[in-house]
Amino acid sequence: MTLPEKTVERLSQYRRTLIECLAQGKTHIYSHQMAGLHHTTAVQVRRDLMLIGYSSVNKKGYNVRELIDVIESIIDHPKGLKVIVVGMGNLGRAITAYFTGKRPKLSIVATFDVDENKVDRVIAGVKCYHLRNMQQFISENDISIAIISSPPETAVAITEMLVLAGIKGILNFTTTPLNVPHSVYLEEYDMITSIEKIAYFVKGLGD
Amino acid sequence: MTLPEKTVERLSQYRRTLIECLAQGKTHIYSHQMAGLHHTTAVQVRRDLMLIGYSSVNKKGYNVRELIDVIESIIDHPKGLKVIVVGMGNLGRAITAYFTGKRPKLSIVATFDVDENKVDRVIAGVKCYHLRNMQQFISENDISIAIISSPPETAVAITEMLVLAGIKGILNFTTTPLNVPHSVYLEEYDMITSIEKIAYFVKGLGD
DNA sequence: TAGATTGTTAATCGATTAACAATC
DNA sequence: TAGATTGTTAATCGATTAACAATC
Repeated sequence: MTLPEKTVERLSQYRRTLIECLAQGKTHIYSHQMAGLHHTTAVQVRRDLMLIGYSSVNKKGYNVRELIDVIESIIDHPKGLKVIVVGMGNLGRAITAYFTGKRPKLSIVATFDVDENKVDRVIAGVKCYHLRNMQQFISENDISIAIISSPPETAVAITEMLVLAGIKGILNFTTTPLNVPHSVYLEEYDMITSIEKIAYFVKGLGD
Repeated sequence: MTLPEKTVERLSQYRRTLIECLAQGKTHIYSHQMAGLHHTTAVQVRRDLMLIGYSSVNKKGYNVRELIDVIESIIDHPKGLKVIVVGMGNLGRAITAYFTGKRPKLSIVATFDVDENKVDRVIAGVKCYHLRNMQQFISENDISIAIISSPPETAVAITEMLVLAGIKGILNFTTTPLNVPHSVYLEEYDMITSIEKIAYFVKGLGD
Protein backbone atom coordinates (compact mmCIF):
# COMPACT_ATOMS: atom_id res chain seq x y z
CA MET A 1 0.00 0.00 0.00
CA THR A 2 1.33 3.43 -0.93
CA LEU A 3 0.04 6.58 0.66
CA PRO A 4 -0.79 9.69 -1.39
CA GLU A 5 2.08 12.20 -1.59
CA LYS A 6 0.15 14.90 0.19
CA THR A 7 -0.75 12.59 3.04
CA VAL A 8 2.92 11.69 3.54
CA GLU A 9 3.82 15.37 3.66
CA ARG A 10 1.17 16.08 6.24
CA LEU A 11 2.13 13.07 8.36
CA SER A 12 5.68 14.40 8.50
CA GLN A 13 4.34 17.70 9.74
CA TYR A 14 1.85 16.18 12.14
CA ARG A 15 4.67 14.24 13.72
CA ARG A 16 6.67 17.34 14.45
CA THR A 17 3.65 18.97 16.03
CA LEU A 18 3.04 15.84 18.08
CA ILE A 19 6.62 15.78 19.36
CA GLU A 20 6.13 19.40 20.35
CA CYS A 21 2.91 18.47 22.16
CA LEU A 22 4.65 15.69 24.00
CA ALA A 23 7.34 18.10 25.18
CA GLN A 24 4.57 20.33 26.53
CA GLY A 25 3.10 17.41 28.42
CA LYS A 26 -0.04 17.00 26.32
CA THR A 27 -1.11 13.38 26.10
CA HIS A 28 -4.03 13.73 23.66
CA ILE A 29 -4.93 15.97 20.75
CA TYR A 30 -8.22 16.43 18.87
CA SER A 31 -8.38 16.38 15.09
CA HIS A 32 -9.58 19.98 15.05
CA GLN A 33 -6.63 21.08 17.20
CA MET A 34 -4.18 19.39 14.89
CA ALA A 35 -5.93 20.97 11.90
CA GLY A 36 -5.66 24.40 13.49
CA LEU A 37 -1.92 24.03 13.85
CA HIS A 38 -1.48 23.19 10.19
CA HIS A 39 -3.25 24.58 7.15
CA THR A 40 -5.92 21.99 6.99
CA THR A 41 -9.25 20.77 8.30
CA ALA A 42 -10.24 18.28 10.96
CA VAL A 43 -11.70 16.02 8.27
CA GLN A 44 -8.40 15.99 6.42
CA VAL A 45 -6.55 15.04 9.58
CA ARG A 46 -8.97 12.20 10.32
CA ARG A 47 -8.82 10.96 6.77
CA ASP A 48 -5.02 10.93 6.84
CA LEU A 49 -5.05 8.93 10.06
CA MET A 50 -7.66 6.60 8.62
CA LEU A 51 -5.28 5.90 5.73
CA ILE A 52 -2.54 4.81 8.11
CA GLY A 53 -5.01 2.74 10.09
CA TYR A 54 -4.76 4.63 13.35
CA SER A 55 -7.83 5.31 15.42
CA SER A 56 -8.43 6.95 18.73
CA VAL A 57 -9.18 4.62 21.60
CA ASN A 58 -12.23 6.36 23.00
CA LYS A 59 -13.11 9.23 20.63
CA LYS A 60 -11.55 11.68 23.05
CA GLY A 61 -8.68 12.80 20.87
CA TYR A 62 -5.65 10.94 19.60
CA ASN A 63 -2.99 9.61 21.92
CA VAL A 64 0.04 11.75 21.15
CA ARG A 65 2.69 9.18 21.97
CA GLU A 66 0.95 6.32 20.16
CA LEU A 67 0.40 8.43 17.08
CA ILE A 68 4.06 9.44 16.96
CA ASP A 69 4.98 5.77 17.00
CA VAL A 70 2.49 4.86 14.29
CA ILE A 71 3.68 7.67 12.00
CA GLU A 72 7.25 6.61 12.64
CA SER A 73 6.47 3.03 11.66
CA ILE A 74 4.95 4.29 8.41
CA ILE A 75 7.37 6.94 7.19
CA ASP A 76 10.70 6.07 8.76
CA HIS A 77 12.94 3.36 7.44
CA PRO A 78 13.46 0.83 10.27
CA LYS A 79 17.26 0.90 10.00
CA GLY A 80 17.49 4.54 9.05
CA LEU A 81 18.70 6.03 5.79
CA LYS A 82 21.93 7.86 5.06
CA VAL A 83 21.97 11.19 3.27
CA ILE A 84 24.71 13.20 1.60
CA VAL A 85 24.79 16.85 0.54
CA VAL A 86 26.50 17.79 -2.72
CA GLY A 87 27.67 21.39 -2.91
CA MET A 88 28.68 23.18 0.27
CA GLY A 89 27.99 26.80 -0.57
CA ASN A 90 25.63 28.79 1.64
CA LEU A 91 22.69 26.58 0.74
CA GLY A 92 24.50 23.30 1.38
CA ARG A 93 25.69 24.59 4.75
CA ALA A 94 22.20 25.81 5.62
CA ILE A 95 20.67 22.43 4.84
CA THR A 96 23.35 20.48 6.67
CA ALA A 97 23.27 22.60 9.80
CA TYR A 98 19.49 22.77 9.81
CA PHE A 99 18.95 19.08 9.33
CA THR A 100 21.63 17.57 11.53
CA GLY A 101 20.17 15.92 14.61
CA LYS A 102 16.58 16.68 13.65
CA ARG A 103 15.59 13.19 12.50
CA PRO A 104 17.21 10.19 14.20
CA LYS A 105 16.36 7.83 11.33
CA LEU A 106 17.74 10.09 8.64
CA SER A 107 21.23 11.48 8.94
CA ILE A 108 23.59 13.49 6.80
CA VAL A 109 26.77 11.43 6.95
CA ALA A 110 28.96 13.30 4.47
CA THR A 111 29.09 16.35 2.21
CA PHE A 112 30.93 16.90 -1.06
CA ASP A 113 32.48 19.85 -2.86
CA VAL A 114 35.31 20.62 -5.28
CA ASP A 115 36.69 23.59 -3.34
CA GLU A 116 39.99 22.61 -1.72
CA ASN A 117 39.28 25.03 1.12
CA LYS A 118 36.30 22.92 2.09
CA VAL A 119 37.53 19.43 1.32
CA ASP A 120 38.67 17.39 4.34
CA ARG A 121 37.21 19.85 6.79
CA VAL A 122 34.20 19.55 9.03
CA ILE A 123 31.53 22.01 7.85
CA ALA A 124 28.23 22.56 9.62
CA GLY A 125 29.08 19.53 11.73
CA VAL A 126 29.72 17.10 8.88
CA LYS A 127 32.92 16.09 7.11
CA CYS A 128 33.33 17.41 3.57
CA TYR A 129 34.98 15.24 0.92
CA HIS A 130 36.12 15.92 -2.61
CA LEU A 131 33.51 15.29 -5.29
CA ARG A 132 35.82 12.84 -7.01
CA ASN A 133 35.38 10.45 -4.08
CA MET A 134 31.62 10.65 -4.08
CA GLN A 135 30.69 7.63 -6.17
CA GLN A 136 32.91 5.32 -4.20
CA PHE A 137 31.62 6.74 -0.94
CA ILE A 138 28.01 6.14 -1.95
CA SER A 139 28.47 2.49 -2.79
CA GLU A 140 30.76 1.73 0.12
CA ASN A 141 28.57 3.42 2.71
CA ASP A 142 25.13 2.47 1.47
CA ILE A 143 23.92 6.03 0.92
CA SER A 144 20.25 6.30 -0.04
CA ILE A 145 19.54 9.98 -0.57
CA ALA A 146 21.47 12.89 -2.07
CA ILE A 147 20.66 16.57 -1.75
CA ILE A 148 22.01 18.66 -4.61
CA SER A 149 22.87 22.23 -3.65
CA SER A 150 25.60 22.87 -6.20
CA PRO A 151 25.70 25.54 -8.92
CA PRO A 152 22.92 24.83 -11.49
CA GLU A 153 25.30 24.13 -14.36
CA THR A 154 26.85 21.21 -12.48
CA ALA A 155 23.58 19.52 -11.57
CA VAL A 156 23.23 17.28 -14.62
CA ALA A 157 26.74 15.82 -14.34
CA ILE A 158 26.35 15.29 -10.58
CA THR A 159 23.03 13.55 -11.09
CA GLU A 160 24.60 11.18 -13.57
CA MET A 161 27.27 10.28 -11.03
CA LEU A 162 24.67 9.78 -8.32
CA VAL A 163 22.50 7.53 -10.45
CA LEU A 164 25.47 5.42 -11.55
CA ALA A 165 26.56 5.05 -7.94
CA GLY A 166 23.14 3.66 -7.10
CA ILE A 167 21.48 6.48 -5.20
CA LYS A 168 17.79 5.88 -4.44
CA GLY A 169 16.40 9.38 -3.95
CA ILE A 170 17.44 12.90 -4.96
CA LEU A 171 16.38 16.29 -3.67
CA ASN A 172 17.34 18.89 -6.25
CA PHE A 173 17.64 22.50 -5.08
CA THR A 174 19.19 23.81 -8.28
CA THR A 175 17.09 25.47 -10.96
CA THR A 176 18.14 22.85 -13.51
CA PRO A 177 15.37 20.30 -14.12
CA LEU A 178 16.78 16.78 -13.89
CA ASN A 179 15.87 13.51 -15.53
CA VAL A 180 16.41 10.27 -13.66
CA PRO A 181 15.42 6.64 -14.23
CA HIS A 182 12.20 5.37 -12.67
CA SER A 183 14.21 3.54 -10.05
CA VAL A 184 15.22 6.87 -8.48
CA TYR A 185 12.74 9.06 -6.63
CA LEU A 186 13.27 12.69 -7.54
CA GLU A 187 11.99 15.76 -5.74
CA GLU A 188 12.79 19.25 -6.97
CA TYR A 189 12.44 22.55 -5.22
CA ASP A 190 12.84 25.68 -7.22
CA MET A 191 13.16 28.83 -5.16
CA ILE A 192 12.88 31.21 -8.08
CA THR A 193 9.60 29.64 -9.17
CA SER A 194 8.29 29.88 -5.62
CA ILE A 195 8.92 33.59 -5.47
CA GLU A 196 7.55 34.22 -8.95
CA LYS A 197 4.44 32.33 -8.04
CA ILE A 198 3.93 34.52 -4.99
CA ALA A 199 4.44 37.61 -7.15
CA TYR A 200 1.71 36.38 -9.53
CA PHE A 201 -0.82 35.65 -6.80
CA VAL A 202 -0.04 38.83 -4.90
CA LYS A 203 -1.19 40.75 -7.96
CA GLY A 204 -4.49 38.90 -7.96
CA LEU A 205 -5.27 39.72 -4.31
CA GLY A 206 -7.00 42.98 -5.11
CA ASP A 207 -4.85 45.98 -4.04
CA MET B 1 -8.96 35.43 -14.76
CA THR B 2 -6.62 33.54 -12.47
CA LEU B 3 -4.38 30.76 -13.69
CA PRO B 4 -4.07 27.44 -11.84
CA GLU B 5 -1.14 27.32 -9.40
CA LYS B 6 0.60 24.55 -11.25
CA THR B 7 0.36 26.39 -14.53
CA VAL B 8 1.98 29.47 -12.99
CA GLU B 9 4.82 27.32 -11.68
CA ARG B 10 5.41 25.76 -15.05
CA LEU B 11 5.28 29.11 -16.83
CA SER B 12 8.02 30.39 -14.54
CA GLN B 13 10.11 27.38 -15.49
CA TYR B 14 9.31 27.54 -19.18
CA ARG B 15 10.45 31.13 -19.21
CA ARG B 16 13.87 30.27 -17.86
CA THR B 17 14.24 27.54 -20.45
CA LEU B 18 13.19 29.98 -23.16
CA ILE B 19 15.74 32.57 -22.06
CA GLU B 20 18.34 29.82 -22.24
CA CYS B 21 17.16 28.92 -25.75
CA LEU B 22 17.38 32.52 -26.83
CA ALA B 23 20.97 32.70 -25.58
CA GLN B 24 21.73 29.65 -27.71
CA GLY B 25 20.25 31.35 -30.75
CA LYS B 26 17.15 29.18 -31.03
CA THR B 27 14.19 31.15 -32.39
CA HIS B 28 11.48 28.48 -32.12
CA ILE B 29 10.70 25.55 -29.85
CA TYR B 30 8.20 22.69 -30.23
CA SER B 31 5.89 21.72 -27.41
CA HIS B 32 7.50 18.28 -27.22
CA GLN B 33 10.96 19.82 -26.89
CA MET B 34 9.79 22.06 -24.07
CA ALA B 35 8.13 19.06 -22.42
CA GLY B 36 11.36 17.06 -22.65
CA LEU B 37 13.26 19.79 -20.82
CA HIS B 38 10.80 19.79 -17.94
CA HIS B 39 9.00 16.92 -16.28
CA THR B 40 5.90 17.14 -18.35
CA THR B 41 4.19 16.27 -21.61
CA ALA B 42 3.69 18.15 -24.86
CA VAL B 43 -0.06 18.27 -24.18
CA GLN B 44 0.53 19.87 -20.82
CA VAL B 45 2.74 22.53 -22.41
CA ARG B 46 0.17 23.30 -25.10
CA ARG B 47 -2.60 23.45 -22.56
CA ASP B 48 -0.64 25.86 -20.38
CA LEU B 49 -0.02 28.11 -23.37
CA MET B 50 -3.67 27.86 -24.35
CA LEU B 51 -4.56 29.16 -20.89
CA ILE B 52 -2.45 32.26 -21.38
CA GLY B 53 -3.85 32.73 -24.87
CA TYR B 54 -0.64 32.28 -26.80
CA SER B 55 -0.58 30.34 -30.05
CA SER B 56 2.09 29.54 -32.56
CA VAL B 57 1.92 31.49 -35.78
CA ASN B 58 2.25 28.61 -38.24
CA LYS B 59 2.22 25.37 -36.21
CA LYS B 60 5.97 25.11 -36.56
CA GLY B 61 6.88 25.57 -32.94
CA TYR B 62 6.52 28.54 -30.63
CA ASN B 63 8.43 31.76 -31.17
CA VAL B 64 10.86 31.90 -28.28
CA ARG B 65 11.10 35.65 -27.99
CA GLU B 66 7.36 36.23 -28.30
CA LEU B 67 6.60 33.59 -25.73
CA ILE B 68 9.05 35.09 -23.24
CA ASP B 69 7.23 38.40 -23.60
CA VAL B 70 3.81 36.86 -23.20
CA ILE B 71 4.83 34.97 -20.06
CA GLU B 72 6.39 38.14 -18.70
CA SER B 73 3.17 40.06 -19.27
CA ILE B 74 1.27 37.40 -17.36
CA ILE B 75 3.45 36.67 -14.36
CA ASP B 76 5.56 39.78 -13.83
CA HIS B 77 4.26 42.85 -12.14
CA PRO B 78 4.60 45.75 -14.62
CA LYS B 79 6.45 48.01 -12.18
CA GLY B 80 8.28 45.20 -10.41
CA LEU B 81 7.92 44.08 -6.83
CA LYS B 82 10.29 44.55 -3.92
CA VAL B 83 11.33 41.67 -1.72
CA ILE B 84 13.02 41.47 1.67
CA VAL B 85 14.73 38.57 3.42
CA VAL B 86 14.29 38.15 7.17
CA GLY B 87 17.01 36.16 8.87
CA MET B 88 20.52 36.21 7.43
CA GLY B 89 21.95 32.90 8.53
CA ASN B 90 23.26 30.48 5.94
CA LEU B 91 19.84 30.07 4.37
CA GLY B 92 19.11 33.79 4.14
CA ARG B 93 22.50 34.40 2.55
CA ALA B 94 21.98 31.53 0.12
CA ILE B 95 18.61 32.88 -0.98
CA THR B 96 19.85 36.45 -1.28
CA ALA B 97 22.96 35.57 -3.25
CA TYR B 98 21.14 33.09 -5.43
CA PHE B 99 18.28 35.38 -6.27
CA THR B 100 20.00 38.70 -6.76
CA GLY B 101 20.02 39.76 -10.38
CA LYS B 102 18.07 36.73 -11.57
CA ARG B 103 14.72 38.43 -12.13
CA PRO B 104 14.68 42.09 -13.19
CA LYS B 105 11.08 42.60 -12.05
CA LEU B 106 11.60 41.15 -8.62
CA SER B 107 14.45 42.36 -6.45
CA ILE B 108 15.68 41.83 -2.93
CA VAL B 109 16.12 45.37 -1.67
CA ALA B 110 16.97 44.74 1.98
CA THR B 111 17.61 42.03 4.53
CA PHE B 112 16.98 41.97 8.28
CA ASP B 113 18.57 40.31 11.28
CA VAL B 114 19.09 40.91 15.00
CA ASP B 115 22.79 40.04 15.02
CA GLU B 116 24.83 43.21 15.47
CA ASN B 117 27.64 41.66 13.45
CA LYS B 118 25.35 41.60 10.43
CA VAL B 119 23.37 44.79 10.90
CA ASP B 120 24.47 47.75 8.75
CA ARG B 121 26.67 45.58 6.60
CA VAL B 122 26.22 44.47 3.01
CA ILE B 123 25.70 40.70 2.96
CA ALA B 124 25.39 38.66 -0.22
CA GLY B 125 25.17 41.95 -2.07
CA VAL B 126 22.32 43.47 -0.09
CA LYS B 127 22.29 45.77 2.93
CA CYS B 128 21.26 44.20 6.22
CA TYR B 129 19.20 46.20 8.71
CA HIS B 130 18.14 45.56 12.28
CA LEU B 131 14.84 43.76 12.66
CA ARG B 132 13.48 46.61 14.77
CA ASN B 133 13.47 48.81 11.67
CA MET B 134 11.66 46.31 9.49
CA GLN B 135 8.07 47.46 9.84
CA GLN B 136 8.94 51.07 9.07
CA PHE B 137 11.06 49.98 6.13
CA ILE B 138 8.24 47.92 4.64
CA SER B 139 5.70 50.70 4.68
CA GLU B 140 8.11 53.43 3.59
CA ASN B 141 9.55 51.42 0.72
CA ASP B 142 6.46 49.66 -0.58
CA ILE B 143 7.74 46.14 0.01
CA SER B 144 5.45 43.42 -1.35
CA ILE B 145 7.07 40.12 -0.46
CA ALA B 146 9.01 38.81 2.54
CA ILE B 147 11.07 35.64 2.70
CA ILE B 148 11.41 34.23 6.21
CA SER B 149 14.64 32.35 6.83
CA SER B 150 14.95 32.98 10.54
CA PRO B 151 15.07 30.40 13.35
CA PRO B 152 11.69 28.57 13.52
CA GLU B 153 10.80 29.86 16.99
CA THR B 154 10.87 33.47 15.75
CA ALA B 155 8.66 32.89 12.72
CA VAL B 156 5.29 33.60 14.31
CA ALA B 157 6.38 36.95 15.80
CA ILE B 158 8.03 38.00 12.56
CA THR B 159 4.93 37.10 10.57
CA GLU B 160 2.82 39.23 12.86
CA MET B 161 5.12 42.18 12.22
CA LEU B 162 5.05 41.59 8.48
CA VAL B 163 1.27 41.39 8.32
CA LEU B 164 0.85 44.54 10.40
CA ALA B 165 3.30 46.37 8.17
CA GLY B 166 1.16 45.47 5.16
CA ILE B 167 3.17 42.79 3.42
CA LYS B 168 1.33 41.11 0.50
CA GLY B 169 3.11 37.79 0.16
CA ILE B 170 5.25 35.58 2.40
CA LEU B 171 7.56 32.71 1.60
CA ASN B 172 8.19 30.76 4.79
CA PHE B 173 11.28 28.55 4.93
CA THR B 174 11.01 27.77 8.60
CA THR B 175 9.40 24.58 9.86
CA THR B 176 6.81 26.57 11.81
CA PRO B 177 3.43 26.58 10.03
CA LEU B 178 2.08 30.12 9.84
CA ASN B 179 -1.38 31.59 9.79
CA VAL B 180 -2.04 34.78 7.86
CA PRO B 181 -5.16 36.73 6.85
CA HIS B 182 -6.68 36.04 3.44
CA SER B 183 -5.24 39.29 2.17
CA VAL B 184 -1.73 37.82 2.35
CA TYR B 185 -0.56 35.09 -0.01
CA LEU B 186 1.46 32.51 1.89
CA GLU B 187 3.74 29.86 0.47
CA GLU B 188 5.63 27.47 2.73
CA TYR B 189 8.55 25.25 1.98
CA ASP B 190 9.55 22.68 4.52
CA MET B 191 12.89 21.03 3.89
CA ILE B 192 12.50 18.40 6.56
CA THR B 193 9.20 17.24 5.10
CA SER B 194 10.76 17.11 1.63
CA ILE B 195 13.49 14.77 2.80
CA GLU B 196 11.14 12.61 4.84
CA LYS B 197 8.88 12.30 1.84
CA ILE B 198 11.78 11.08 -0.28
CA ALA B 199 12.70 8.59 2.45
CA TYR B 200 9.15 7.24 2.38
CA PHE B 201 8.98 6.84 -1.39
CA VAL B 202 12.49 5.43 -1.64
CA LYS B 203 11.28 2.56 0.53
CA GLY B 204 8.43 1.87 -1.87
CA LEU B 205 10.69 1.64 -4.94
CA GLY B 206 11.33 -2.07 -4.55
CA ASP B 207 14.86 -2.81 -3.24
C1' DT C 1 -29.62 11.89 27.15
C1' DA C 2 -27.34 15.79 24.46
C1' DG C 3 -23.17 17.45 22.56
C1' DA C 4 -18.83 16.58 20.79
C1' DT C 5 -15.96 13.81 18.26
C1' DT C 6 -14.60 10.17 15.23
C1' DG C 7 -14.44 7.11 11.00
C1' DT C 8 -15.93 6.43 6.42
C1' DT C 9 -18.54 6.75 2.08
C1' DA C 10 -20.10 9.63 -1.56
C1' DA C 11 -19.80 13.99 -4.01
C1' DT C 12 -17.06 17.66 -5.62
C1' DC C 13 -13.21 20.06 -7.14
C1' DG C 14 -8.85 20.70 -9.61
C1' DA C 15 -5.39 19.04 -12.51
C1' DT C 16 -3.77 15.82 -16.03
C1' DT C 17 -4.31 13.00 -19.95
C1' DA C 18 -6.75 10.97 -23.98
C1' DA C 19 -8.81 11.84 -28.13
C1' DC C 20 -9.29 14.19 -32.19
C1' DA C 21 -10.23 17.87 -35.62
C1' DA C 22 -7.65 21.60 -37.77
C1' DT C 23 -3.56 23.42 -39.76
C1' DC C 24 0.87 23.73 -41.77
C1' DT D 1 -0.72 14.57 -50.23
C1' DA D 2 1.32 12.51 -45.88
C1' DG D 3 3.38 13.46 -41.57
C1' DA D 4 4.00 16.37 -37.90
C1' DT D 5 2.25 19.63 -34.92
C1' DT D 6 -1.12 22.48 -32.68
C1' DG D 7 -5.43 23.81 -30.07
C1' DT D 8 -9.30 22.26 -27.57
C1' DT D 9 -12.97 19.31 -25.67
C1' DA D 10 -14.11 15.32 -23.08
C1' DA D 11 -12.65 11.68 -19.96
C1' DT D 12 -9.89 10.31 -16.21
C1' DC D 13 -7.32 10.57 -12.18
C1' DG D 14 -6.13 12.23 -7.57
C1' DA D 15 -7.10 14.91 -3.72
C1' DT D 16 -10.35 17.48 -0.82
C1' DT D 17 -14.70 18.26 1.20
C1' DA D 18 -19.57 17.25 2.38
C1' DA D 19 -22.54 14.30 4.59
C1' DC D 20 -23.69 11.29 8.04
C1' DA D 21 -23.86 7.11 11.01
C1' DA D 22 -21.48 5.45 15.11
C1' DT D 23 -19.44 6.18 19.48
C1' DC D 24 -18.11 8.23 23.72
